Amino acid sequence: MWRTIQINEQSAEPLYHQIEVQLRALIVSGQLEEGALLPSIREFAQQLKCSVITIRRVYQDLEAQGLLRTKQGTGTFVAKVDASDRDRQRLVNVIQALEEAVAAARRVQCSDEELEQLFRDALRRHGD
Amino acid sequence: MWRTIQINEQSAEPLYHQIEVQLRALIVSGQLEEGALLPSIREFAQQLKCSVITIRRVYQDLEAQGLLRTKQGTGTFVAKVDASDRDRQRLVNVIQALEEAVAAARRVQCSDEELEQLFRDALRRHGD
Amino acid sequence: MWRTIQINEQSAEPLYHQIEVQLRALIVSGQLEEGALLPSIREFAQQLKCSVITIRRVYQDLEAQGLLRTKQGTGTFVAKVDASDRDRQRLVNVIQALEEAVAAARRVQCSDEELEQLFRDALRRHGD
Amino acid sequence: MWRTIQINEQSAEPLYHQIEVQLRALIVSGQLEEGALLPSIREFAQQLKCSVITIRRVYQDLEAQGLLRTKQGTGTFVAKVDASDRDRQRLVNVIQALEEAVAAARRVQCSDEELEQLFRDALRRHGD
DNA sequence: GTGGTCTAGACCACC
DNA sequence: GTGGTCTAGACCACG
Repeated sequence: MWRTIQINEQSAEPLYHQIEVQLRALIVSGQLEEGALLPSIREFAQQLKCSVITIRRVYQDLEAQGLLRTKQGTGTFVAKVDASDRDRQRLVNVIQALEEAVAAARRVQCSDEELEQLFRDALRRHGD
Repeated sequence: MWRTIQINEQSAEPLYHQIEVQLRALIVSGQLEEGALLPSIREFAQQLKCSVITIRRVYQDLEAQGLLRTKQGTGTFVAKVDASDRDRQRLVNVIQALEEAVAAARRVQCSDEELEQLFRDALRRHGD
Repeated sequence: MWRTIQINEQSAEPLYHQIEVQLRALIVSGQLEEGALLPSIREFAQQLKCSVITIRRVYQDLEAQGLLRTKQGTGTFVAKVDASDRDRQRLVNVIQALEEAVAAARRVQCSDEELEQLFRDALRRHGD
Repeated sequence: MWRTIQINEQSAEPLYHQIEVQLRALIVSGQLEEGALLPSIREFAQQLKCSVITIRRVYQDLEAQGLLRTKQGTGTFVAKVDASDRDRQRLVNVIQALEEAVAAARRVQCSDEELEQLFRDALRRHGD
């Protein structure tokens, strides 16, 4: 499942953040189940062609957020996540992006009708 | 018009970027008309309580993007912008944010119906 | 004769410099003869739609270079210029621009043949 | 390759501009290939004996022009440049200088024959 | 190690 | 008065 994670070299978004966002999405959406074993830092870094430091930071951040658990000498696993926590986190990024879109629209005096049209366009482009 | 620009000290977003985004929006949406004189960098800096360097960078960036023109000893003005260019730039940030929202939704297997509901929620929160 | 002088608002070149270059050219090429009366600062500024300060600087600079003479309460005149001085100054700007062109060509490894072609193109564009 | 860049302390031309022009020439003429790693801003500043800020501005400007790409924590690289863009940019400075030369010649009523002679003189001085 | 942001302050050039 | 350049230095973020 985690093999679906991809890096966009062109983006200005930091590597660690790109990976973190995608990995968190896999966990809070249930695509990676509780207890699932994640690849080793070295293996993951090799697959994504990035530094092990970057992956280490991702694991550390997600562990600090209670989404991962690392067992010394064994590996990194998906932690048991409280269901309500999971649901809350699942949509937070979506909502945040929508808020930003509405704010940007307001700034350029884009009408609600125009904004709704752009929303449908975006939906269509990403294949229903 | 430019007096509406505000800084969010709490945000992690760089000062210069916050200002740039808002000023660009005022220009490409036509709220600041071609030829309009902007405040001097010193005055603007004082108003926003930031360094003159920060404002200078904003003006410089927007000039590089063809939205402003500065004349030494005279001041900084809104440049003549090609109408099609302006229209294209007006909605680019909105579209980008919507794309990100849809992408985030797909990552957490959020259905289109659920996403649409979140969109309406965001619209409502920002006052129709 | 001096009515041919024009300002390019778009150029980044300082106003005073644009005017100075053109006025100097008129003098050293003999198009403005020795003793010719130049317009008053105020009149010149009005014609060129620029500040009187700008014109004053032009007159001052050219007077310092010995090309103009100001008589209190009378006006500004083209000074008597040594013939050899005049000839020397006549082509200095041309030579300088050609030097820069060759230097720029060298920097981008432009062959002499290619450069010569560009030279002919430039000549043709400015009407033989 | 970038070691060839030099600063002329005497020139009135801004430091950052001198460096920018030379670095751009190296890129658009292909002497610095796509993907090539440039020196760190600190190293470059030390070499040229100028402030890191000055180098940073150069890199920033060239990135805004699409010629460089910087990745935080990694370094600054020559960007992938569209071939037609590159060709267009390669000669733009040469053409501009030639235009200025012809314009200056016209201003002082310099004949085409005389101008051509000056062109050949300039070529000869810069070593065929 | 790398680049990114922001600061204060000086000095110059232009109008 | 305006903007333009350059400085030194601090602190943060990324790999």
